[in-house]
Amino acid sequence: MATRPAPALDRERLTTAAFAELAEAGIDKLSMRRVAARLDVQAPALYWHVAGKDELLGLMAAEIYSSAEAVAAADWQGWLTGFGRGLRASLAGHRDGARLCAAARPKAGADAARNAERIAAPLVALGLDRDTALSRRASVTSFTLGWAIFEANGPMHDFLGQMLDFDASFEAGLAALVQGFAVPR
Amino acid sequence: MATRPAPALDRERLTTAAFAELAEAGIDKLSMRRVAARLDVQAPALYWHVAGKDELLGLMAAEIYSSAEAVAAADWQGWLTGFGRGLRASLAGHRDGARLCAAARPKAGADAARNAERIAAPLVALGLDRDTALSRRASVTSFTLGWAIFEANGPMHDFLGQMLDFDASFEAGLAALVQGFAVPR
DNA sequence: ATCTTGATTTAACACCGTTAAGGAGTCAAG
DNA sequence: CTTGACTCCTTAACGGTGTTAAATCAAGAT
Repeated sequence: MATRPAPALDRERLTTAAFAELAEAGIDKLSMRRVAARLDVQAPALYWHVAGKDELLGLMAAEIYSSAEAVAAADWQGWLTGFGRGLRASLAGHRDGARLCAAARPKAGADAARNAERIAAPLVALGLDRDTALSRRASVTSFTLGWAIFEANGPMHDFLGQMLDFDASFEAGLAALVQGFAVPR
Repeated sequence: MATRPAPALDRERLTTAAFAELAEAGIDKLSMRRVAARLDVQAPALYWHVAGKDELLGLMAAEIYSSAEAVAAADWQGWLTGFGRGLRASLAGHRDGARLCAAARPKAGADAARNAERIAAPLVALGLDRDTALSRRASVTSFTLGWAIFEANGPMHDFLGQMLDFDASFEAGLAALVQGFAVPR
């Protein structure tokens, strides 16, 4: 009658524990052993559920990215602006989020074409053709990720922070980028 | 009679060896021990010249950034465009250059204000006020660094590369950003 | 009862960054 | 000539890392 007991671990529990450890200790201290300890398990057990640390970091990065996916907007300019703001918030919402996303390589889904379609979809629905959608979304992603890295850089932040309003400058850059796409060439 | 023998090591030789090792082995394999071995020296010797691995990475990142500093341009739009292109080339010119710059924290000079002045100078000379210069340069730096990370991301590259021209899209994004700054609000 | 499979443990390997202690050489002062 | 200080490097070691191999243990299937 007793069905096979639910395994103690799965991918989701791994990433949850990894995020918890990240929040507490930061990315430099984030190790397989510490994640395992948090789950009351020995480190090699993790390798049953995940190929290696790279894959775990990839899953985490994917979660950060995907939590910025849902944007409500009336035109593609609004969508890109909302997406940029959401992504920045998502990156800032996890300790070392930007550094994590810079280091990680989220695994590409099996079907490249379908993935690209999904990524372009919200902008295509607002009137852009697929290649333009991909290109502009890549630009906003890059700008935002770069900004988050820039902003999270301790020394840089200290020595620019006195004379630069990061929030205002991000908004200015994002607005310039999005509006710049509409400028006739 | 023999004068004090020139020390075998100095900071510059360290970074040179580190860049060589980076080019050969990639950032994941770049270790103090391997850099030391390349210099025919034991690892702890490096710590006489450098506070730790972080500082070494910081020196490397500073070198990458600074090699994009010299830009000739007639107006601030031209300067920002040239700077973006140069920075992208510099990042692409070193294996894992983008990941390195994302992970490293270049040491801020002692005097923050003077540093900011130096960074803003070329744009101030072309007519921007200092705060605007800092803000726009930060935007271009962020966009370019983010793009380089994006582009260097293996899986992402593979699955977007078929339908996205990275060179053209970078140029489009950079142009949009720079032109967007000139759009009246 | 035996076998198979899933999920974990123990033990170990080959590294890593970093520190402590010390030694060899060169210089200046006594 | 000796002494001491200073520079620069070595050897040894500590505590940690990601990862693999092999053994183990529980549960369902035959």
